[in-house]
Amino acid sequence: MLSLKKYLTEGLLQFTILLSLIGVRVDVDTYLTSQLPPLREIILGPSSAYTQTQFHNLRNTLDGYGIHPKSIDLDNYFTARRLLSQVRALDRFQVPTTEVNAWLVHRDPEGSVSGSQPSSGLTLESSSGLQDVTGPDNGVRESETEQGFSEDLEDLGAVAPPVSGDLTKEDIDLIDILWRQDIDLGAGREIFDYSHRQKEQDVDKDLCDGAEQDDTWSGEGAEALARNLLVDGETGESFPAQVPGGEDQTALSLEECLRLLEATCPFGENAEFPADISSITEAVPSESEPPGLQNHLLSPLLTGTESPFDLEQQWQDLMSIMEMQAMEVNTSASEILYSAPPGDPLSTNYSLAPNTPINQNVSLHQASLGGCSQDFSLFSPEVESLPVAGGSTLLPLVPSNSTSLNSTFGSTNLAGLFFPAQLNGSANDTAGPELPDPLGGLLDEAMLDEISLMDLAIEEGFNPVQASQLEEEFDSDSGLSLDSSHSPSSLSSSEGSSSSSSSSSSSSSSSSSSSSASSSASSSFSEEGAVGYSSDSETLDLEEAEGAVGYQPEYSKFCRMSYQDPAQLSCLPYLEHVGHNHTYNMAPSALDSAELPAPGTLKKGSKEKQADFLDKQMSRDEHRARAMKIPFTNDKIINLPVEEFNELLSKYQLSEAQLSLIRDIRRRGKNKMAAQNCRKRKLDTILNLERDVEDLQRDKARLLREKVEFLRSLRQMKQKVQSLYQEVFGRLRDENGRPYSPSQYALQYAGDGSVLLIPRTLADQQARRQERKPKDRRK
DNA sequence: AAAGAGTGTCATGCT
DNA sequence: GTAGCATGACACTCT
Repeated sequence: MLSLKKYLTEGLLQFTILLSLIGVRVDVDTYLTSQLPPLREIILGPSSAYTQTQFHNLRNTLDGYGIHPKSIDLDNYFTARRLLSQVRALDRFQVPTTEVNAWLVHRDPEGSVSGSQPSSGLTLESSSGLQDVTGPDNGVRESETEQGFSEDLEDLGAVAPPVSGDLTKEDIDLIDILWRQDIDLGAGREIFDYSHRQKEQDVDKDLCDGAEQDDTWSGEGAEALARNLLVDGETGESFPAQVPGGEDQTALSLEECLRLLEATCPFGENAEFPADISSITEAVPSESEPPGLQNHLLSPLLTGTESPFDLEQQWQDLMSIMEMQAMEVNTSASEILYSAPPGDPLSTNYSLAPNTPINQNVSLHQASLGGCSQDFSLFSPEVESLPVAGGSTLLPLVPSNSTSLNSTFGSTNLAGLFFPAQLNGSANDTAGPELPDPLGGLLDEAMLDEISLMDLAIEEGFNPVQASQLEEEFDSDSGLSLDSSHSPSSLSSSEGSSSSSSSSSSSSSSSSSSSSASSSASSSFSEEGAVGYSSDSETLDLEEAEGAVGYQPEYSKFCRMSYQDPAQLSCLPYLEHVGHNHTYNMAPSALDSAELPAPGTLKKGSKEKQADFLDKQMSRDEHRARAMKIPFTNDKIINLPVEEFNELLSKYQLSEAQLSLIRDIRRRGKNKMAAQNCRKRKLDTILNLERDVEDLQRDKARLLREKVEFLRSLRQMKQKVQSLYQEVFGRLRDENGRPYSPSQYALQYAGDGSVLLIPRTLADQQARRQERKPKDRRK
């Protein structure tokens, strides 16, 4: 018994929270009405007040659930059940239907409800210029985007109209269900209209793309810099459009390069990369490049015949929308130029591994950690003090006024960060998770954990972007919020308040119905706070006239009493159907004597009819009291404090049978009120739990969205650094005016803001050395 | 007629 | 020990 209580009070809440955290929507209503006895009982407990399935029946009929509620193994039983359900929930990721509805509303920019989409419209306009992507990949991207949405919706359990094809009956049914739910939330039907939605999908796509692009290239300098790059229409190479001095110019001023970096650095002037930043990397393999590709300082993105930045925008769109999903947007050229292991999601962002499954088994955590590995060349004092080995040339590129350079990057190895593997030779050796991550230093452990969690979510089939989109809806003021104020539970905010209020009403009735004794009784009732169901003075007046009549309950939404006052019933016609007559246990003699009016009274007309009606409204205890000629009302018997009650009994000469009946009436009456309070309390608990689950789900979605946004900004930052590295490295010229080979040289940032051009072999050594450090630290 | 909701009552444990 | 409360279980009525 104690364990059951414990589960109902503490375990219930914990379990619902657990369910919520693992993505299972705890719809209490569903469980209440569902035919899933185990789960229902775990949540609600084997309360017959809420389930008609009796526990012993369950034990007898249901396999695997044979346990008695009072079994000492109940703890183990519930624990096992809870763990089992958690494990089972791991293979799926369920998103609450309500959230899906919100997402659907959001996707309808002209929907009646979604008028509150603050950013979408703006984004569409502001990013319209970025939408002018007319590459051949566009179609692919669009179609894949659509596919992604469809899959997303399927994953979410929502019903999104397929891009092509007819709606099945199930779809229509689901749409109807969703619609009905969203009607309550303020959504219009048109949102779920298939043709309507199909008509608007283009707009939706634009919205999404625009929203994503709005996030990218936020830095003006970066965009300006990016747009200065041109692409050779034949080779697909990208090169600066406005290199000062042209090709034959000697080495680009490093200061200028750094200025470029500064202008686009997202960290601002005061920010610095951590000194132990490893390297930027996953997109940049490091080994030696094949002879013929020396000048291909190309990002893997800059492939094909398109404008590289159009492509890049498409990439950002794709990445933002599809996130970790595999895409075939890139042409085969990119595959040739750069291939990354599919296990690295971040590199996947840059080098789309074609045919990669949507839910590829990626591990962001692994990628980030492993990224800080081999191709990691660190500078720092350690690097600077390194002797130039093997006659390799360490070219100090620090200008004389390097102190004026306020580099925002810490000591980091930019070498080989952004160069395609093929440029450096054996891509298989270096590309992949082992590539250093230039921003790895930004990934503190907490972030890595976040990413790891994200990865988990991805593995569960949950697209982070879905969470983002869903959450955007939660944050919007579209009236779709799961406002708990509409919940019936809000009617009774707490046990104490409801109890006290009902006590006061009860006391008022008592005081009005009788003398000074009742007034004192009322005060004591309030103090006790135990009386949850009040009676009306009018009712009691009638009762006084009739004799011993039971108290009248308040018309509680949750706990309706059986014996309503007819006057109240007339005032509250919707309660007319309520009014059970529980006289089943009444002794036949008592019933007869109480209910059969005296023959003479039948002639007295309407007044007698009313009395007859009241007779039928009386409880069996009232009938008994009347039969036993108890000289006071049941209300007094039940509600008077003990002292006054005893005092009242002492005033009358009552037989033993009468006294026994009076005590039974008092006991039963109090127990009846207690039962009503108990049921009300139980219902309140359930409703509050439901609200808590909703809140938790909302929080969870918000956190997911924040996580996605964080990852997105990180990705954008990496892209910027990548492009900047290419830009700087591509402009460097040796004494003969020839560009440096990315297979032989690499850029490194020192902690003092200087930039070094070092041989790649040296950079690789430093990278490996730096790679061991974090590992040792982790040990 | 069956099912479910609502209610009252009893037994029991706890305070 | 008594009174009262809480609650599971059960029975019953009503819809």
